[in-house]
Amino acid sequence: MERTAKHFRKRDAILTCLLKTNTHPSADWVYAQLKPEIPDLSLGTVYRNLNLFKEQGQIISLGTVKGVERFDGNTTPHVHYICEACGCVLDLEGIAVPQELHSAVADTTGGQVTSCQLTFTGVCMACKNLNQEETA
Amino acid sequence: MERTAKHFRKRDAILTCLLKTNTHPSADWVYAQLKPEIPDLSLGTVYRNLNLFKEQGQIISLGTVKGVERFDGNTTPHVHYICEACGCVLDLEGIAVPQELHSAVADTTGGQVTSCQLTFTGVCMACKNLNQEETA
DNA sequence: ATGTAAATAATAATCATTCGCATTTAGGAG
DNA sequence: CTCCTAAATGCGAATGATTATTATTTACAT
Repeated sequence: MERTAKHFRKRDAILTCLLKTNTHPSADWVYAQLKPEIPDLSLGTVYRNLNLFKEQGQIISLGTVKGVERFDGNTTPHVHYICEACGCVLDLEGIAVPQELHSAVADTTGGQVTSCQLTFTGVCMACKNLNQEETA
Repeated sequence: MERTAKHFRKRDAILTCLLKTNTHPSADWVYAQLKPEIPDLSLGTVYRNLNLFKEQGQIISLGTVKGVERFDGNTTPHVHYICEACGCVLDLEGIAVPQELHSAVADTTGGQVTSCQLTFTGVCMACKNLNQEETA
């Protein structure tokens, strides 16, 4: 069976949506984005395909922020910054986890290492400013 | 009001449970551990106090593994290894995130940085061996 | 004794995610 | 073109972790 545009219209739309944005969406956000142009899209389909892409390594999961899972279409290793106030996620360019660590970890555990994730949490500039206004 | 042993019997038991173990428990695990010795303990109390301790910085959250939040009574900075097969969490001693990065991140984002977490995922030795047996 | 404020138990409610199943779709074979 | 199969999907129900609610209990101060 050949992969045609039509057969995978929704699946492709979901992946494209992830790849196009530089944000770190939830399933619900992807659904809300696509719903207007694909009115008969189901939220279950979004979940199903996001999990598929995740297994296939086409996207990664950042884990949950405030109870909802967040995805990232950028699979090249990079570091994240999560605001614990508003839940926004920023990419941190120019900061990386040394590749040597991977083999060091593999040695230590005796198992295999498939990925690593470095995440900083804090309060983003926008939320910090908001907070200052309130306190003033 | 003075903090007495009796008034905070359950709260203290929950914190002690976290501090005593070198595992990375879920709320449910803590509840199951304490239930035999404290039969009138409620799961809601475990959740409530774990969140309290988290806010107060007495414990940290590793985020969710397979849909359930995992906690850690060890608040000194250290690196984690999570098996994506069985969900077990190991501490990785001797590997650390350089402290300089914190200020670098603060500079980049303009906000403040309260914590950072480096997590490796993979398949632990036990699961790797299991898998080999099955394939054999 | 009595008032209080915090802590808790019990249970209901919430909400993200997954599951089950009937339907639709695409493409191949006859 | 019609029938067939397998994958993809929509819909809605089910699940399960977490949170909220509310009445009750507790420890302590007055």
